[in-house]
Amino acid sequence: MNTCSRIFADEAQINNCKETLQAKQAVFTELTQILSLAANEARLKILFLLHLENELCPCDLSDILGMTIPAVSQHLRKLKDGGIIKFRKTGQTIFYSLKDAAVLLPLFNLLQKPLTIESV
Amino acid sequence: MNTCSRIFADEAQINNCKETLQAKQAVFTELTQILSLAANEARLKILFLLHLENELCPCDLSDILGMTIPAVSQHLRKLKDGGIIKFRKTGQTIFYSLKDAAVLLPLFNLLQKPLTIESV
DNA sequence: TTCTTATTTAAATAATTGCTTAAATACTTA
DNA sequence: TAAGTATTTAAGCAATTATTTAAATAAGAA
Repeated sequence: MNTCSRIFADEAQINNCKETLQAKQAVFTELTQILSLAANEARLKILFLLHLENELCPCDLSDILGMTIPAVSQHLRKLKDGGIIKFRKTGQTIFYSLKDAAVLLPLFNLLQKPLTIESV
Repeated sequence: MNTCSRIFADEAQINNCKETLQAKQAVFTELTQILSLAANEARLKILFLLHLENELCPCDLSDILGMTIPAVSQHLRKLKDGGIIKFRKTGQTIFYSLKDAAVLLPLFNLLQKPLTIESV
């Protein structure tokens, strides 16, 4: 695979890096999956709104976000499949809420500061 | 846009949410952009490696990650265009390093714990 | 100058994503 | 039961993404 044969290449450093990645492979996979969910503006807004409001239904979210109900519903499904939101059903209304937001809290903190992100 | 006309809809809550989103629109845009960069396993690994090793060249990264040099190079360009890494040139070798990692630090913290992500 | 090395750039392509519209569920009420 | 409401599901499509291969830069060494 590697075509690089620099004299200066630090074999020990490279092997060390490889081992570190290998040891953390599972975390990388999982973290990437969660970041992929958060790395969409609509979904990031949904997650932040659930954080602020505790629970919301697809209908409200559609209204707030200005997007169609099916579009919202499909984002919610992704978040649900990813295991970071849960729901409760009451009548025909379904209320969604955050399930495991630990990884997201630092992001919410950024969003809750009255500053722009550059100043963090 | 909205087709929902629930009797229970809390107009005040919905308007409040809309205003919050509007006020933070710029932060959402920027945060989504950074998250999109981190939400790729190869790029997340690159960022974490730069965090650990201070600086690395495309050649080393290709070796460590087990992917072709052009593939690495294009990930590096995205990160550079996104403003979160910088580089210095020495001879024909280009060393990349983190530029503004503030937003990423909580993610690195997760990766540096010896635990799995669930236990956080 | 020519050859090699490190890297980037570009074109092509396969895979994934997010939205739209339309249809299907499922619950509620008349 | 029939009609209406909240939501999901599914198919289609345009846009984006990540990779591959090949070619182009750019610097150093022969």
